[in-house]
Amino acid sequence: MTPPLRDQVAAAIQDGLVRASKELGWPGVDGVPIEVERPANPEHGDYASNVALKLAKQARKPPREIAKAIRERVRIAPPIAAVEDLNGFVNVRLDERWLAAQVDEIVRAGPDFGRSKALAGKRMQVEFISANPTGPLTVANARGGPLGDVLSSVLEFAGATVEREYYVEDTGTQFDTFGRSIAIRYRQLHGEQIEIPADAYPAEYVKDIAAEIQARDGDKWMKLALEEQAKSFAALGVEWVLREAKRVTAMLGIRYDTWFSQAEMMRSGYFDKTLAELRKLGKVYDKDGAVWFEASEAVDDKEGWVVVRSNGEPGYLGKDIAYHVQSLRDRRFDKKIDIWGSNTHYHLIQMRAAMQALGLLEKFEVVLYQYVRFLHEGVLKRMGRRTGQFLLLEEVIEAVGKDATRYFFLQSSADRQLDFDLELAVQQSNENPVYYVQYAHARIASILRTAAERGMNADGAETALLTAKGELDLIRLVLRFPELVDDVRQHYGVHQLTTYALELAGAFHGFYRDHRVVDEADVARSKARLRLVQAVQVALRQTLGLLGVSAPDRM
RNA sequence: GGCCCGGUAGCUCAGUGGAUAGAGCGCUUGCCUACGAAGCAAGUUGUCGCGCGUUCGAGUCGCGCCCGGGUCACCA
Repeated sequence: MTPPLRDQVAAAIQDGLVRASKELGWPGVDGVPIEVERPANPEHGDYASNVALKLAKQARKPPREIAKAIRERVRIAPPIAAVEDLNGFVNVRLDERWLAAQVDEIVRAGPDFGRSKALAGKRMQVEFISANPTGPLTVANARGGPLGDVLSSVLEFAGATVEREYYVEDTGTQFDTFGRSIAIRYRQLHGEQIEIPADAYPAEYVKDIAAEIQARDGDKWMKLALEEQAKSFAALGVEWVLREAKRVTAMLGIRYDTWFSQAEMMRSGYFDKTLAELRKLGKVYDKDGAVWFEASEAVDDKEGWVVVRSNGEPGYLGKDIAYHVQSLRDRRFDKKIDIWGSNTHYHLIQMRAAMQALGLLEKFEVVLYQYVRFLHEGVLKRMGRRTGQFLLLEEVIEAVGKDATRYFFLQSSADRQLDFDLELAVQQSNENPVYYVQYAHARIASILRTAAERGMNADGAETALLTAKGELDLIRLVLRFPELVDDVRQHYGVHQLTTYALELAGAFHGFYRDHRVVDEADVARSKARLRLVQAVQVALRQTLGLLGVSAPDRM
């Protein structure tokens, strides 16, 4: 367990503020949250707080005066060495002996470095990918994979109990169409002249599935009518798709806890139960033989959205509402976080309205990621299984490897659109920043090997020997890791982990150039630096571990 | 047209309202007779799309506009 350093600093400033307000009679400043940040300019210390600037108006005092009053009252004790006030900021400098001593703590914590209890006792479900089970995973569906998997890891690391869920939409029109598409291919394999309708899935894998059925069962299904075949084949097709999805997500290092079936949810009665509840709340009404959700409160130009179609079939929105209610109530999750593509943003508006109506809005969160396009014959294209245009996730993993694939998806914020050029990805895979980070880790392992070969280790290291700026700055950076974890579990910006990994690797490479670690002529210093190197190794491992990227000892 | 996302260095992108805007790639020049050169150092490139506003302070917040992408089914 490692409480973020900045929380300790903030608490010290808070204490100074409380005493200043008491002694000087400032009104109502006790409860104000203390914002603490790492200033870009090292002259401004290790941490800075803008609290005096924020309070100036309500305390009716100039910011500099408030900052000075706080500064005079902050207790100087490790980890804090000095407090200054400048331009209304309260700047804090860390005690360098304390800082150096942290390397022991970090190495001792090892796999627990950065772990917290912030979410202890919380049950959270993260649902991601959940692509329509009507075909193999593409690069477009794939983006949610690393995003959801890493977010899950971070939440677990912050103490939550997390379930990684893949929601299988094995009911509805698309599911039926899929079955029919397979049936048509199956009949073609048996020599029947039959055209592929416009709404069927045109891609090759549908033929593969039909061929697999034929290889196993021969013409056993030919005595059934097309619609009967379609029903059976839809289920067989989903089996095939899920087998593939499990295999390919495993290639990406993703393990789901649950593959939750929509059909099963429907059988559980939750759909009818939820519909009844909405009706009781006056949130649904009947019109044109369909059941509608009352939408006018949420969206101006819309009266309602269909939850049960006029043919009696439950609509997608209705099913999704029921599914969420079941997760949050019956399955007792404190929070359900969905990782969705941006094309569902209208669905998100609908779901928010529904969750609001049911009093579940605070437990419902969504990370929307922007679309992935791919470059095909020099032209950027959207992917769609219904158009038969897509780039398979498996092809990408095979071409550039698990680590580079994950890293690619995790580098930029979910809000940014990605364009994928497979040839460029292969060609540039050696330039992928992931190797830069992994190289730093391998280099550390190599240094530790070299030390061992020369009979040296970090046992009994005197950390007080770590006094150089390059050494202390590196420790400062390592200590940012717990703060980062805390940020990510609150704001879900998992891409920040890659930014940090890159920064830490770069800082280590710089340190390596300037400071010899293994030096038989100075064993004491070597021990201290070996300890520091171990601490960096811990932070790198932790970061890569959360990212699901391997941390190699050699490469 | 309404709503959502993006517009930051030549390219790809970081940048939780803070003090002088960063990284990787690219380009130029150096560095392996000390622990891994898949590395390091120095140099190079910016009207943060445009305008107005809020604020002690705006790349970050609000409004308007421009450009690119998405979305607005009794499909999912």
